[in-house]
Amino acid sequence: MLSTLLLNTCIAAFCKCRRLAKAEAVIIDGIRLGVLPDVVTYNTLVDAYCRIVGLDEGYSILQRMREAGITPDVVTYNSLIASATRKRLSSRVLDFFDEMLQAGIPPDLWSYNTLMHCFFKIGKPDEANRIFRDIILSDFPPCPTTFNIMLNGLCKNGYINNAIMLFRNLEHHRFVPQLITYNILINGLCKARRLRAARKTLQKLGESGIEPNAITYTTVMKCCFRSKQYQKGLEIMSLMRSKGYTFDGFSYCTVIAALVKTGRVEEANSYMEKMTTNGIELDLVSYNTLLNWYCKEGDLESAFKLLDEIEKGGLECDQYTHTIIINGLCKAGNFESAQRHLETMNVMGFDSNLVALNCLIDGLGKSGQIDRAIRLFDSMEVRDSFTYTSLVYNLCKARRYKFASELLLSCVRDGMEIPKSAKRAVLNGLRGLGLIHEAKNLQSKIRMARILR
DNA sequence: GTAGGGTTAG
Repeated sequence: MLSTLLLNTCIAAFCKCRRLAKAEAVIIDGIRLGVLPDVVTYNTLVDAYCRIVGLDEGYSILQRMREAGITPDVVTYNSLIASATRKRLSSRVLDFFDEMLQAGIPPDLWSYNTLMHCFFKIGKPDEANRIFRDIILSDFPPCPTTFNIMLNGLCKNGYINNAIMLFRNLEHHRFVPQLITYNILINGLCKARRLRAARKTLQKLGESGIEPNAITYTTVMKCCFRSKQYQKGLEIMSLMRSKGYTFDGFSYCTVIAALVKTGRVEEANSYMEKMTTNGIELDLVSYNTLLNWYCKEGDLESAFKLLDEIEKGGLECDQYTHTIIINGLCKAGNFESAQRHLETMNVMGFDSNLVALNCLIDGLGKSGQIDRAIRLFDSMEVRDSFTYTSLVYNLCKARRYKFASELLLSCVRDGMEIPKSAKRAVLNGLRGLGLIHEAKNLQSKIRMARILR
């Protein structure tokens, strides 16, 4: 006899492997046999539609639910809130929260955890912190996930010292860190270039008796590549392969991107082959990695062919995809197409693209169009250290050291770091022109700016 | 039903 429990198990299984039509068919079969869907059935569907199709489609299940005489519960809304959070749609998150309260459904700890995650994700750590304090002071005892979200949010928003403190406090509160907790902190420390602390945390993980997983290894491997320890990074990849941890595209993309970046395209190619022959389904990030590899090779024809393939396959290109293409066009000296592509991005509703503008600045400078690069620089509302570095280097190349020196100083005064090599290029240039006093002056001004900030 | 790793620029 088919029961609702069995029906729900069956539907959950189909949803998990993204077969929504099958899941719907099971519901219809169930109704025919007299087994009616319940709130769990619909909640499973809401979550699946949100993940696989989209937030609006997930929300439309709510209507179907009501028509079937079933009242949504806190789980229904939590799924919607989580989906809006994943998409960074903060106003939708707040709307769902309101709607839930209006419907008389009290939020639970999961709702607050997700809300906290949402605030971190949209770069509002103070708001997230407020929710965290509310949870601590409320009747809900926080759960490990609450701390994990907090720890991750602190790391991602640049509060690494607070994250370290929270981790220590966890131990004081006898909250045993989970593997996910270690992974969050190790990743945060690696990204903040606190390598010694990362190593210590990794050691602690080993002492705890928990086995590191694929995520731990990918994190550490990426950190090796970032700190130019390529051999060590590749050794970790071999280790991962022998342990069977290369079952998805994450490790491959990390390795391939690192090799492409350093110009080792042949080796990148061999990993690309390994990835495809191992039957790993390519997702957008893998395609982006592949696309970047074509661009680096200067094979724009294949890149555009791949772009077509991605879109025909039903994947939606993202900011990375377009930026990689723009960078490829710049490297090929086709600035008009690059600029057109950037404008198309704006029309498509993407936010202004600082990375792409930086690619344009650098490309223009390198191709000798320094004045055009300066005009673009002047027109930019937001600039970062890449913007300054590119222009400073290219001004040096054009022997305009005085201008380069002014830019270098305003970069440091704005609190941004610039590579030592860029600073050296300016100082050597000034000295080369016999402007010894100016060079000394620049050095002391940079020192002063660093002290004052 | 919430949390962790991969893709772009100097």
